[in-house]
Amino acid sequence: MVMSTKKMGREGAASGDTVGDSPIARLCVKHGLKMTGQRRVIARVLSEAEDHPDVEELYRRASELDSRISVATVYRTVRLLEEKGILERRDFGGGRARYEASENGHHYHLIDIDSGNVIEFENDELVGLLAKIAAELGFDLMSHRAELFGRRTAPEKKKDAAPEDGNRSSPTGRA
Amino acid sequence: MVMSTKKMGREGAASGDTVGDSPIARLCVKHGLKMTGQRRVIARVLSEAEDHPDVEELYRRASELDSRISVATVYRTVRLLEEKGILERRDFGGGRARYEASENGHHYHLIDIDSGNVIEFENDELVGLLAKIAAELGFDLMSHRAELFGRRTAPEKKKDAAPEDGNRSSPTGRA
DNA sequence: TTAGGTGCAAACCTTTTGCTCTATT
DNA sequence: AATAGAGCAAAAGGTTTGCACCTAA
Repeated sequence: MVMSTKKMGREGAASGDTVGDSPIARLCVKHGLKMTGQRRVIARVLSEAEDHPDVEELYRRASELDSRISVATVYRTVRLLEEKGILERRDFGGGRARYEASENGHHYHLIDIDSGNVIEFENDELVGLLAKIAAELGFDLMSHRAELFGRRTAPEKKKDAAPEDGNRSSPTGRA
Repeated sequence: MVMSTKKMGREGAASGDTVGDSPIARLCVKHGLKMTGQRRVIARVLSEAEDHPDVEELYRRASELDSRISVATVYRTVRLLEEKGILERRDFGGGRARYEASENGHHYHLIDIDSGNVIEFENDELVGLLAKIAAELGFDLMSHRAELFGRRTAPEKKKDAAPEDGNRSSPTGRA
């Protein structure tokens, strides 16, 4: 099985015309969205994200690039992009929705239910099995999704690894 | 009086003894939980549920059986049972968590992308593989979900299962 | 008896929204 | 100029919790 960290989104300039736009910003343009400065920044943050940031985290990252952005805008933008199919919303538990660019390629998620960490992986055997199952049911598999929720196996006593995300688990300790 | 893992719809006495308890109530006992009247009722509602009720709905159903139950208790109970692994929380979007007995057997969804029909299926091989994958990553698999999106293979015309729920599942729900 | 459960209502969190002002097209 | 977007803050749900009172074991 291949574990991946996730694709990089290299970036260009932050403002101005379309040439320097991030991949996601370009998608926005393609979808006919009005490109405000805020949207460009948020799009850039999303393009550069290698994890599954929640809104709060997106807001923090966006604010570093442009402090004139409000959370409400992040919420609105993220919602808009999801409707356009540019973003995908995920819920790994913890109460907040997390976002990921649709263009990030196919992979699966294993969520550590204690820490909230998300591990991405690919697995050909899984793909094969799912395709086989679909075939047995009379279907051609077009796409699929699988999410595993697990807890670290006992013996190993690794110290808390750095979260792959900026997201900590739920405020109430709930996974 | 040993019951199978399938659900049973009837209930006996509401007081102390275990004989009339619902399958889930018995699981609670097995887990060493103190069995209050409220918990018995909620357990029964859960055992009888064939859908994925949210807390509000559970509360409504439980209230019909015993009006002395509060929403807070439903929330607390449902959370407790989830931690015990007796219940599984699902999120089909829409903002509220929905619950389902773990004993209902893990099923997966295959969505016909042309018709929107949802076919449920079980597959032990898949469970095994997912558990194996989790193990390889150093985790014990606690729960998981998998959704397949497919298109009917040319000639075959299989009868498809009824949608399992009135709940529309969101593309990015969680398990 | 006593640790733990329950009700009620207030508190909490995340997400949405009304309104006014601003910026993109 | 017209229209969609942004900010701010208040509102809106869903879920949790403090506290005093009960209850199963």
